[in-house]
Amino acid sequence: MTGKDAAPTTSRARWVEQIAALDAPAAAVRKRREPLTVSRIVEAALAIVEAEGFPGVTMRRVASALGATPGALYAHVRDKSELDDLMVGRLCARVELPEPNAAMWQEQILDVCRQLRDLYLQYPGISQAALQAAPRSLDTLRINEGLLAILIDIGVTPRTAGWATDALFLYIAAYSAVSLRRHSDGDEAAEAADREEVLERFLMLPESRFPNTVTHAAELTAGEGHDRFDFTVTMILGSVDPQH
Amino acid sequence: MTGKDAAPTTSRARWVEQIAALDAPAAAVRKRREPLTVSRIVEAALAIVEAEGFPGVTMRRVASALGATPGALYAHVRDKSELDDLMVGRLCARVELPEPNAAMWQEQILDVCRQLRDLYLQYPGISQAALQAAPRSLDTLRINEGLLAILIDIGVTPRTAGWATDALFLYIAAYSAVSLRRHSDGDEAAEAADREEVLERFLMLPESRFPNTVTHAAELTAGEGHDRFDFTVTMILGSVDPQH
DNA sequence: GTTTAAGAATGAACAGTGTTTAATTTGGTG
DNA sequence: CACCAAATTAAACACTGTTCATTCTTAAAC
Repeated sequence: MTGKDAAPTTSRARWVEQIAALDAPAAAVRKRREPLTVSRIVEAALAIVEAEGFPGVTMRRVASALGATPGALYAHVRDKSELDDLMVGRLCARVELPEPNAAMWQEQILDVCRQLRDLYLQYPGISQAALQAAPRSLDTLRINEGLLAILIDIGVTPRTAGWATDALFLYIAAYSAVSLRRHSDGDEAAEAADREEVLERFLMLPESRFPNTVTHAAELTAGEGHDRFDFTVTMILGSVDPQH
Repeated sequence: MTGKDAAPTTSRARWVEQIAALDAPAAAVRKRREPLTVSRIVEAALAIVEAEGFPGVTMRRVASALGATPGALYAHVRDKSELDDLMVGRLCARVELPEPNAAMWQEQILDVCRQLRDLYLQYPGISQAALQAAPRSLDTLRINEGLLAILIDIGVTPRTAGWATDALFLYIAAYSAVSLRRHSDGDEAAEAADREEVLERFLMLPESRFPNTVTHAAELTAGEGHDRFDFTVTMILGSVDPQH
């Protein structure tokens, strides 16, 4: 890191800094000049989450990614927790909401849930922030409104619709939180190996205490990819269907 | 703190220590003499969670509660994360599992879920550790086995049963994670005030963008206590029922 | 009873974290 | 150009988890 030197007081020091900046063409010079804004901070933080996971996003890390100082961030963001909320909000803003179509309401909701899940998994660990974030930011409320529109459109009572969307949000966040350790990225081989590992551990259990876990170990560890996810979401939707 | 003195080397020093210990009857003497064991560490940590919440449980805090040094804990516990896992395990060990009774299987499962939820809420923030904990410790597996027994007993296919228990676990943890900020303890007035606050915020939304959220604000924010919780759990159970 | 060996606890440090504050630099305006 | 207000810095503070050489304790062996 060349930016660690003290600020130049003489023109000679600035000269040295300019020479050192030749190695980092756009990083130091450009970014140093562009003003530090909340939008850039959130983007930098999200980039770190995507690359190194949520625990890797620290104020110092974000600041250095912007060629700035940790303290400078506090002029645009009150807290680390506020930064977390902003990140979750920006992510939720990316979710595309459909125009309610009663004929394919289940597919529509499942699609929205999958979008959110994929975003959470693309930014590993961010779902943890989503759980701790303010109950309802404007961006999460936007998704909630979109889901409500679909459900109310097919005749679900408002209260049931609200509770259902609540359950969906919670499940998606929790699923993404525990699912990030199983297969860090779309590595299918690692996922299979992990499932094998769990299966072996299940079979090692004493059958006296864990009869069902042992005898049904194969079925319990079955389910590739996001089958489990689709199952649960579909299950929730099925029990909300006013047709039945 | 009297227990901060160095250990006595002469009998006279011990004499002085005993006199000083008269003021702190059981705290200094007993705890200093009793060997530091993993069980006592976990208990002390859980006591802190109950009193100050999960973020308050730090290695130094746990050590000082035991009259010991932070480093001493690492002779019995590998990590902070291992301590977290142990805490969750000890909590899960408290859940009482029923003998499967097909006639009242829904009540039985709902009861187990409520036990877990109440434990998570009694120890605020611990559900966060439950989500990050190892996918399946022996104690959580025990609960899983108990739920599986009930479901398989009534004829649910093993795979469906496994996925359902998975969904239940995730939902319970997520529900407890976000529910701790609403009403820190059983304060009913605070809960009502909080719901009022959310309702007002909903009504402030622009109706053009949030039509359903605004028009149904009352129903959406309705639901006292754990009605929402019971609704979701019952919903999951209903869609798993082999009768339908 | 003394000595010794093993284990546990200590104290101090290290590398991090979020956050604050006085001092400095900066950019836009009169 | 001078000035002022806002943004940025550098440096600290109070924490966090974790390690390690040293000290102490305890219990067994001689």
